[in-house]
Amino acid sequence: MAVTHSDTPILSAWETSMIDVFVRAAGLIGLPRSIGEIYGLLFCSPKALSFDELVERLQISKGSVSQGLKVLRQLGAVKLHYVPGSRRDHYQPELSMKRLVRGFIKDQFEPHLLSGAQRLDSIDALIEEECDEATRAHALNRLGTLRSWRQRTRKLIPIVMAVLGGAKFFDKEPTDEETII
Amino acid sequence: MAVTHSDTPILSAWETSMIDVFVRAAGLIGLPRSIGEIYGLLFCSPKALSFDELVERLQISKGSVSQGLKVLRQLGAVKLHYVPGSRRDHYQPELSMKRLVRGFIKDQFEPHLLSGAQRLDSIDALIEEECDEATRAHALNRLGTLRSWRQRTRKLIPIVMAVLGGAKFFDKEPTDEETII
DNA sequence: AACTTTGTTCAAAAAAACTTGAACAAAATG
DNA sequence: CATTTTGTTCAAGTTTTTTTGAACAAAGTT
Repeated sequence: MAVTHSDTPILSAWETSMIDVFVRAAGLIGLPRSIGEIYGLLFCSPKALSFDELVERLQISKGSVSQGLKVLRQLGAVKLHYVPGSRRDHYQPELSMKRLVRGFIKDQFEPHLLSGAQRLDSIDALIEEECDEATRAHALNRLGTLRSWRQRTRKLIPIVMAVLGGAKFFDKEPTDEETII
Repeated sequence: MAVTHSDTPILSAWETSMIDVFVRAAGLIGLPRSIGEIYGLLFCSPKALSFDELVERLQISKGSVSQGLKVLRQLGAVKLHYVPGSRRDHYQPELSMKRLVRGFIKDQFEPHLLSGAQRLDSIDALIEEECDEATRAHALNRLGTLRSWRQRTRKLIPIVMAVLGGAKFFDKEPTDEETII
């Protein structure tokens, strides 16, 4: 086995282009190329793909695929799909934009917003203890701005989620049940 | 001049902590540390700061400050502030969350959404020309999902801006990518 | 004009992030 | 229980990004 696929194109042109879209999108949100590739190939595939198929078709190392899938699972961007008669894990992409966005926000943003609250309180304490009268007024003013930004961000998240889930933002009928959820 | 400030603390504790918040926030949105530091110090300061003051107080190179300010100006995150009697440029931070977010979106997101439209069309063409009947149906379905994601993202942006600003402007039904926010 | 101030540019250095692959672990198979 | 299959871990290697600082340009001063 393991004869090198010297000239068999492992990915077709449309798959390569579509994966490229996900690689760019990954970059935009600060995720490594390999993660974009993995999700992109799963997105292109009509069936769930195994670990080995990802390694083989993307031509990247097992390590990258293992770590990439780990992150994608954590984000809720891929789901394990049981395939009868196979010991291998098979993966399918999460296709709901709402769930993808929620996973990303929960994993990447909310922790910062949370720890942010404590951090701002400790800045508050520092200002109280080390600033003279004049400086303190300004510093507390800026701290207030920061708190309002944090609060507004928190309020924005559920609105974004609601808009992504709202049916009235469809501009056409879904072509099948998995297109938009 | 230029006696080294051996033990004079250049930044107070509350300033350091507040700058740290901005350094983290910068990282979150994919901007380098130095940019977080520059914006952070401007945010802390009660008055506009010059180029030299940024170099001196942050202890980073002129090159970093020059490039950092360039990016911040481009994002609309800092404003030049004229100081009578000084030849130096002085900078103040943009304090409106709405304007900060708009600058970031305009600079980092919209270009991708735009080029994305063409990219998806060319994938469409590739699918038509190289896929057999069975594959084509699936591929076009996924492409449709991608288009719907793009469209929903476009519609989301004005809503986010509206929530941040309180202003009630919404995207008119575009159906093509000429009208970007 | 020569000099100073102010800020930019860019090649090289440093740091950070990503990928690889070999060693390892866990579980199924014979 | 030895072997194979499947996937993870992590140290080392590679690539990318960021920072530095010296050279340069532009414009104000003397």
